[in-house]
This record gives sequence, structure tokens and C-alpha cells, in this order.
Amino acid sequence: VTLSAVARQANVSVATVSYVLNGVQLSRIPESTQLRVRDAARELGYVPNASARSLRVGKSQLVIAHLPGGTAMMQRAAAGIEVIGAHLREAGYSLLVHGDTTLRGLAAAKLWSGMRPAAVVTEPGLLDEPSIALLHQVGTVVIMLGQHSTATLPSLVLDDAMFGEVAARHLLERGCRRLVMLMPKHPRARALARSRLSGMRKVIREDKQRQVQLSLVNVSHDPSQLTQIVESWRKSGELPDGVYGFDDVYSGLLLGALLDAGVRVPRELALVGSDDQPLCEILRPRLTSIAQDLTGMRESFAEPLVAAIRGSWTQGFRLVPWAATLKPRDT
Amino acid sequence: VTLSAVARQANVSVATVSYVLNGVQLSRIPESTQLRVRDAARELGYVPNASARSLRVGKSQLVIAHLPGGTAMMQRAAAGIEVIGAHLREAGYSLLVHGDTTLRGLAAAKLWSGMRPAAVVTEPGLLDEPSIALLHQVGTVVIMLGQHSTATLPSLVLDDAMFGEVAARHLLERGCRRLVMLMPKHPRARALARSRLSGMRKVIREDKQRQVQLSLVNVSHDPSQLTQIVESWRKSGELPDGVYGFDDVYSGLLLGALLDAGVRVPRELALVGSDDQPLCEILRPRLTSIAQDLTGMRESFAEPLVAAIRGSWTQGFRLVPWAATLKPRDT
DNA sequence: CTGAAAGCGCTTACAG
DNA sequence: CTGAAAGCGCTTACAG
Repeated sequence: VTLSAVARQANVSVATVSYVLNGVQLSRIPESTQLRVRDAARELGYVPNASARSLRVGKSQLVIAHLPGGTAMMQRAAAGIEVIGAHLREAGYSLLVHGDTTLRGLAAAKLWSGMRPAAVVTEPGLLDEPSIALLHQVGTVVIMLGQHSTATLPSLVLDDAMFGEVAARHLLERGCRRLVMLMPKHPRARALARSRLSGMRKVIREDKQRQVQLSLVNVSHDPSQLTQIVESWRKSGELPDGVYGFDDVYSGLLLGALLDAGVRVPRELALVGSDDQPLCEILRPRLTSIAQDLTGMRESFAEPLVAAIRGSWTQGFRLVPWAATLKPRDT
Repeated sequence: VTLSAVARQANVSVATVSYVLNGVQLSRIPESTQLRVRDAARELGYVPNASARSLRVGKSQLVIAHLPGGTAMMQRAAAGIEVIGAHLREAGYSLLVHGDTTLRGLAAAKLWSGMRPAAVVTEPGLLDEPSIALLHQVGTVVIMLGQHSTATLPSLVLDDAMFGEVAARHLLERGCRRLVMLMPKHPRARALARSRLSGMRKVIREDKQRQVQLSLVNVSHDPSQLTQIVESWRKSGELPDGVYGFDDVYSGLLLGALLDAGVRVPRELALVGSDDQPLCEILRPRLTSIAQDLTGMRESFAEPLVAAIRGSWTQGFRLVPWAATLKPRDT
């Protein structure tokens, strides 16, 4: 069932049907005709052929998110994907996610440029310059999620400083003075960690009289490494009294190592995670964490995203601040 | 840069270019012409317009996976999406994921049928009969992930029995006789749980002389409920000696409740989770779990999927057996 | 062995 | 206010 079938049924031309169904130049078409067209379309169960439309206008309504699963960014995105997806749909786009890491670089760019998507949302490091150039050549907008060296691309940079601020404020309020933040070695997590760290630093800076010191400790997901760290703290007598563990998994791993070493949590050492995963309720002691707050997602993320897709992007990059809320538990 | 641009450059007709680039009737075209065409395409950086192709052949190369994030199915899929995605790509399809739960039913079907995708992969409960009919009408194959009441649809049913088998075998080997399996109340998780349960039952059945009893306990994600369960076990003196917790999260919640009640794990009660999440390493005692083994994914999942997309599907549904491996830890 | 041509289903400038 | 028509970039039966 095509446009012309609807036209025949409604006794008008295909042009009129197209105008009515797309809401173009409606003022010129009398109510009665519009009604006839809409009725016919409904009766026949007409669904416009997106390929034909794309071919004609030279671009599809597709927005492809190139976000390898398991990525920190992807997990954040998963939480907000409903808000973002709904907003994009209202704006006439379809958001689809490509979660396969094995496809990247020119191979990815070729596949997508073939689809002539309105936009590709990607992370720094997945698409190189020639790939981006290819997408631009077919008129696709390339949007970065995170800081990219080429400042010419529209970039939405997640600003996680609030997480660090909430963590630091909580630890200071508990009276902690010798703070540690765990810094993951994994590159993608590290970008987030730096953002969170900046928030911690800010709060500490604003609180000079209290003589707070902050050390950073690089960590991986290897449990034995955390055992070593705790051991070295014990030996040197430099056990911190407050730790921000970056996220719940790192915090949980540290908690395990602390308990193994006989450190009393939170008596000797207070610990805060991030992301408020189910894990927090499961651990003993239960892990105090920080939940992300999706309020404002629409204004701070979805709307700028649509603006970028439409090509009305002014700055090189834009910070997307995230609200964060403390979830106090045992640690 | 279009097909005709390549044709001009190579001094042949568009038909010839199309034949060469698609590998159709190559035997009839001399090597030298083929070379000229391929060189021209490469030089110009030609990328075929998927919309034009789709319009012409009446169908796109898109395979849309309608898998709301956070779903058990989605998490399993995430693990295997690289294998599946790569296989589909080799077969000429593009797998894209739609992770937004708010879109379902007829609204979803309309959006997708507009794209004329080769296939939509969905779960039971997201698309009703009229929605499926609409997709069928435009020639889209609808594939179910999981058991669907309409046996007419090609369905890939994940068979998690191996998880239950591994769990039961492990517990029996430890000498456990009073077994419990936690059964989640959430509908989607429950389908998986039933599959895992069948594996447990099978192992217990094959082991009659040992007089093993198995009870089921319905659970939700509410920690206080698990506390109550442990309490009732204590009171009645019917503490099981081996528990299969369905997955790591439920197992972890139970472990917390057990420790709070002073039950010694694994001395009094052995506990096995599933999925081998990071959580297992974090808990004290560390949680014994069962990892899924992606070996054989290609044959058991990706290949039948492609067969279904191509329309060569014989049975109503097909079991996809998953290999599973015990990850012994403290519990 | 190669090419001219029809046609997929739309949108939109243009003519009436 | 409405319609006839061009054309987007492909594929493919057909003719030579």
C-alpha cells in the first residue's frame, strides 16, 4: 500500500496526499480534503516507505549510536536512552544503537555512510579522521560523546564533577581529612574519573581551613592489586580515613580487600562508591553510593543533541552536567 | 558519488558496475572490465546508497533487535552481540538495537515497517498480533527470542538448562541433600529460571538413590523479603544445605541475609549464583558462580538467526543450548 | 559480453 | 486549491 493507493482511494493526487500526511502547506488544503486523505490512509493501513523518502531527500531519519557495550558511556546512556530516544522520536528521528566493538574505523564509516543517517553519535577513539570525513561527505553529522581532540566536531561532554562533589562533601562532613580517590587505569573509565576528580578537588579547595589532603591511587579490576594497596597503607601507617572508589565495582573490590586486612569500615575508613548498583545492597557492610539523577536530561542532553543533528551547533563542545544524589548506607 | 559516476569513470554502463560490485554474473564480465570498475569505485570512494537499493529491491538490509535494556535477554545478548553482529554482517545485514522500552506495540511496528527491515528480533510481550501482522505485511520477518504462544513465528528459545545442571551437580558433589532454588517473580527472569530449574531437576532425577529434595522459593529484589525467608528457615529448623540462587544478584542478596542471621556459608549452606559478574569477586565470602560459555554461539544462535531472516525456517521454535562452566569460589 | 531502459515510492518546484 | 511530472540511486529483465 503506497502513496498512490491512498491518493486513488481519496480521489486526490499523490502530491496532495504527501502534503497532508507531512503537514506541509496545510493552510492551502481544505479541511474536507485533509479528512478524506487521512481516512483513506488509516483505512488502508498506509505506512510511508522510509527508503523512498530517504532517497528522495538525500538523507534518512536514522540516528546511529556507536556505543560499544560494556563501556561506561554505554551504561550511562542505557539509563537515559528512554528519555533521549523519546525526544529524538518526537523530533522525527529513530535512534538505533550499534553495540558491536569489532566494527570501527573505516569499515564502520562505510557501512553507515551507505545508510545516509542523519547523524552518528560516537565516542572518541572509534572513528579516525578519514572515517569522519567519509560520513561528512554524505552529509551525516558526526557527534562525539566525550572530549575529542578535533574541536570542530559537536561534542557532548558528560560532566561528572557532581559525583566527585557529592562524594567529597559527604566524606568531609563525616570528618575525614586524609582522602583517597581510586583512579581506574582503563582509558574510557579514566576520562570519567578525571571529571569526578575535578569535582572532589573543587570541594576540597573551597574548604581550606580544614587541611584536607587528597591522594590518587591507580587501580585495575585485579583484586590482588587492591590487596597490595591496602597492605602498603597498613605498613606505612598511612591508612586514609575516607575513600571515593570511583564506582561501585572498584569500591566493592577495595571493601573486600579492606575487610580481608581487618580494617573496620566505616570506623577506620569511610568508603563511597558511585552508580548505586544492586551490589550496594548486597555487600556487608552495605556500600554507600551516589546515584545519577536523570532530571534535566532532556534539556541538558536530548535537546542539544537534536540541535546538533539539525546542524545548528555553535560551540565546539558542550558540557552536560549530571545531577547526583548521595545514597547513604553502612560504609 | 553515485553508480553512474563510477560507470563514467570506468567507461562502462551503470548495469555493468552494479553487476561487478555485487558479484552478479561475474563469469560473463572479463577480468579487465572488472578491474577497471573496481579501481574506479575505489578511486572515487564510492559507497552504495542503501536507501536506493532498499527501494529497488523492496527491503532493507537492516535487522532491528527490539530488546529493552536491563532485560535479562539483553544482558545475555550483549555478551554475544559481537559474535552475532559479525555473523550478520558477513551475511550482508546490519544489526541495530533499539533499547527504548517506551516504544512497543503498534507504534513500534509502524516505525519499523516504514524502514522495511529484513527482520525484527523481539521478545514475547512487546509486539501484539496486529503489530506482527503489519510487519509481515511489508515483508519483514519477525523473530522471537524466547517462547511465544504463536508457534507460527520463528523462535529462538534460550535453553539455560545447562546452568541448572551445573549448579545441581556441584551441590550434589558437595554432599548437599536439601536443595533450594530461588525463583524470581519478575516475568522475564522467570522464563529463564524455569529453564534453569529444568536442568536442576534433570540432574536430581538421574541421581535417585541419594534421596535429594528440592524446594522452590519465590523471591523479588526486595532485601527484607530474603531476610524473612532466612528467618523462617531458621525457625522451622529447615535450613537447606545447598541453594542455587538463580543469578548473582539474587544469590548475593540471599548471602547478605544469611550472614546477617549468622548462618555460616558455606559450612552450613552452600550457595551458587549464575552469570559470574564482578560482584562475585567482591563479596566475602566470594560467590561461587556459573559463567556462560560463548563457544558454539555461532552455530547454535547466529546461523539459525540468519536462516530465519532468509525465510528458510522449518520448525516453530528452536532450542539454543548454552554451555555453562562452574566458577568455584568460597561459597 | 554490454547497454538502454523501466521502475521501486516518495517529495517538491512548477504550472494551471 | 490541486495535479502532472521530474528525479533521487539503484537493480534487473531484456535486447542486441
